[in-house]
Amino acid sequence: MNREIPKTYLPSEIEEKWYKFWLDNKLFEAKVDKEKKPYTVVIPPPNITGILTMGHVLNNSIQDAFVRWKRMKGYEACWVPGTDHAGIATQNVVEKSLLKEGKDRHALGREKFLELVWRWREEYGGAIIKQLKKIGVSCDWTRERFTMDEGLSHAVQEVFVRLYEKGLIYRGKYIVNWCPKDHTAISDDEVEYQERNGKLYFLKYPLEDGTGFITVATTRPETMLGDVAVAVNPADERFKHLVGKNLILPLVGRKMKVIADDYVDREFGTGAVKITPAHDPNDFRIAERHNLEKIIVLDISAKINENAPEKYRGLDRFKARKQIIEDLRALGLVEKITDYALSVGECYRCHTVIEPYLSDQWFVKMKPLAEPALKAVREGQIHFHPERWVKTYEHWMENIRDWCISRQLWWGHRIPVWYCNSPQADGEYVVSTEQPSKPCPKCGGTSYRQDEDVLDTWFSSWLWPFSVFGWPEETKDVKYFYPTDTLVTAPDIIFFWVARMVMSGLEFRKEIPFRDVYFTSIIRDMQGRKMSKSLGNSPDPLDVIEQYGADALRFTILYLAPLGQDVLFASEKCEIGRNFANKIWNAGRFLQMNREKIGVSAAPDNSIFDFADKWIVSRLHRTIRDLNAALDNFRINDAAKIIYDFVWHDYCDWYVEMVKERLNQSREAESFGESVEMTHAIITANAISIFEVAIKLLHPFMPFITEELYSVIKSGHDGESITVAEFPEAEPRFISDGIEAEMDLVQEVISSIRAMRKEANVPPGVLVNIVVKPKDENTLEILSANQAYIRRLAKVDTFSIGFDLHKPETSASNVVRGTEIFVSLEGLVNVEAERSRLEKEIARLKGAVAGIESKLNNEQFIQRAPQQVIEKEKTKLDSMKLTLAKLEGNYLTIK
RNA sequence: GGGCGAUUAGCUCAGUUGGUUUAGAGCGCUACAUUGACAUUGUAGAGGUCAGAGGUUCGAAUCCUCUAUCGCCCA
Repeated sequence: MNREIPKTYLPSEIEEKWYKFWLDNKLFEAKVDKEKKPYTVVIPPPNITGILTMGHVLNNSIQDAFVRWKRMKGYEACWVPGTDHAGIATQNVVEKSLLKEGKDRHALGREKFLELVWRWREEYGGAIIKQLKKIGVSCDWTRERFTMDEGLSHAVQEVFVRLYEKGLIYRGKYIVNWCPKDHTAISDDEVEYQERNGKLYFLKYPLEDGTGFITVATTRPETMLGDVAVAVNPADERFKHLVGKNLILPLVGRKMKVIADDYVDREFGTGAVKITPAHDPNDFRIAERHNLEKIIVLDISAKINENAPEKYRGLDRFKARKQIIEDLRALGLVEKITDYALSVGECYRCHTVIEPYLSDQWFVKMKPLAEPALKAVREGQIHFHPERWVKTYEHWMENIRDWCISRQLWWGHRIPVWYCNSPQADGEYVVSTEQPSKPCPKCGGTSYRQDEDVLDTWFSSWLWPFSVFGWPEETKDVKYFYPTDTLVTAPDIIFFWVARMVMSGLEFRKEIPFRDVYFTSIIRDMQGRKMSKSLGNSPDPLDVIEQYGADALRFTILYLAPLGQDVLFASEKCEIGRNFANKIWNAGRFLQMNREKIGVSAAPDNSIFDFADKWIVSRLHRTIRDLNAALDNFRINDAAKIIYDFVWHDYCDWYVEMVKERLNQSREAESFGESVEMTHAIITANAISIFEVAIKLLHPFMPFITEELYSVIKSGHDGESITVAEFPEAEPRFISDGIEAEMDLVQEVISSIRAMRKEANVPPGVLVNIVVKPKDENTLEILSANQAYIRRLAKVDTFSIGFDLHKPETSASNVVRGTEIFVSLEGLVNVEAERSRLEKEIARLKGAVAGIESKLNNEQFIQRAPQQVIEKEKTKLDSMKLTLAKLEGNYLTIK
């Protein structure tokens, strides 16, 4: 154990070694163990097309902190990793690479194309998994799942059939959000709305009888080719006489009626609305009510189709818009065009403007699923952190709409619906997880073809918390590990994923999928912009790890990310974590160097605890208590701050400095009747034992450096990994307010002397003489007992303390908690500086005294404030007055 | 249009149910220090009328109302 420890922490040498060690020793593998309580987390499966982002780093650092913490606490911690097949995204990626070779998927055929996608997945789909390992996540990699795995596919088929049989899945012609680029329907939630500057076009439709026109207003004039009516509000006096009359649709020549419907808003536009049932959801509903024809005038790429006049066929929707306005203008049918701000729906994947489009799709009835899911959150079976997301969840659940689950893609779970091929069957279909073996119920035919479409990717993700454990089989795993405990996810998928998992868990397992949901921050750049590829403002986590180390990145991001608040990040911020890692490293280095120097080995022994030991133990147990409480309450950045402050400010700044003093003298040895070496060895062993506890506390945040230090520093280390070391529990009997208050006094005295030295420009190397007039017996005792520490840490030569001592002739003075401290400055004092310092302090105190006096003179305050508060104020006033008097006295004697 | 959140030091943020002398931390800034754990450091310091206005209260950064600015979600 006498290897050289480098002066600076070098993460790259250590991280790879320990990750391999953990995996080799199967430390993250979870098994059903009835003796232990399970703690289960399922990873939000990243897309196989994705690469690691700062968002993933945050999300997974949080999960890892929880999982490691619980594992050390003795739970059977099970963290299931995996990836998502990401239908549209993956298909797009593969199609793009095909396009480079001048091919397209249609030429290739479905089967060949899917082979290609699987091959792509084998080759590139695991990239993000490899990257995740770099940050040290403690997932059980033997359980890694993919949403297209056989078992998970089986779960998806099973769920479709069950819901269908329950009457919760139906097929119908409806208006869906159509992406003209991806050639598929997407769900309502996959549409993103953008404010845009558009135009409102006022078009004149002539009446058949030639008596005039009705003017309609629209933002999408090209859809007029599919108009079948004009609607007005039945109560609108302006149009009453026109209802029931015929219009001639310009450019098309179609005869259509003026109808009356309550839906029409009299205030909007002209009060008359053109009705295009196949290309607008509201018009669709009106058409249903009035039995109107639904004419589709766009093809799947949003080009004008054969149902429109020949002139426009094949034109893209935006070109058609231009052409139609031009033609209408020529006919004198454009009344006016005004500027208009509208919100335009875009595809969340490719940002193409969505076209409302009439087509055959499969839907899930959501109302029956939503009700129990709403209840589970409302009644507190599931807790959200931060809680305010409950409102968003409730609002969505209460206004839930049916879920369009079919996608016109090839990559995904094929819809388990089989159509009879016989023409007599009239579209008859069978829903079944396997190719039907029975004859068609309608015509007796036995030849079937499967629905061409696949299911929305989220239709597999919503089963993730139980499908990863083998459901629909009633496996031991699903019984033991489900429900999971904590879900950590970004809030932007609360509807896509979180809400739907709650519904599926309750529907298929009759049990909530998780007890707590932790919604992470969104990582932004220093200007508060979202990280995005196009802005180039997203640091590559792997570069950051290389530069600062994985522990530094993890710690920094956890330290900076408060619950429910966005976090502004730049890679330089990782200096926080890097510097902290270096600090810990050097504390460990200090301990190890001393142990080697002393050369005698000793076990920790609390019988020779001195004041410093008792104090640090009290601080340690307070830290343990607060840290556990913070983690219990999902306040992970508080937890990071708590351990940071303990290690840096209590342990390193004060305790280590006090230990240095003890190792520098032999006083303790005499009083304990031990040899100096043995005493020093025990002091060091005690310091090490505190340090050991501290790095255990730190392990969930910084796994690599803590494992390394544990292996170096632990007394009698037997090769045990810190990942399964027992997590410290606070023992209240060690927490002593009294000891900590005494230490506060010592620290304040030391700081006060340092400040006075600095004020008087005493060079750091020069020792000063100190005279102390203590406030009372107790203070006298504490300061006398600890004068060795005061002398060392404040660079003091002679330290005199007593009630009847006097202020030295030339000196700086200060009052700390009623105790007067004089720094003798013979030949050193800067009179002016000392005078102005005291003046400032006196003025400050006078203000404070006046404030409290006016409070205490206020009759209302005396009458209404609690007695405790009044007493406190009185005590405060007395001690301030005392201090003030002493300062004023000293001020007068400045020379 | 509806909902949610934010606004505290130059910057990034704490401030846990209203009472810790006149609001804290980190970074940055200023001054000093470099042979014994650590300059990725130490010590000391400067810096804020808590977005604005009104209200509740003996007492408000904290609770209520309104206003302004910014961000997110939903229609």
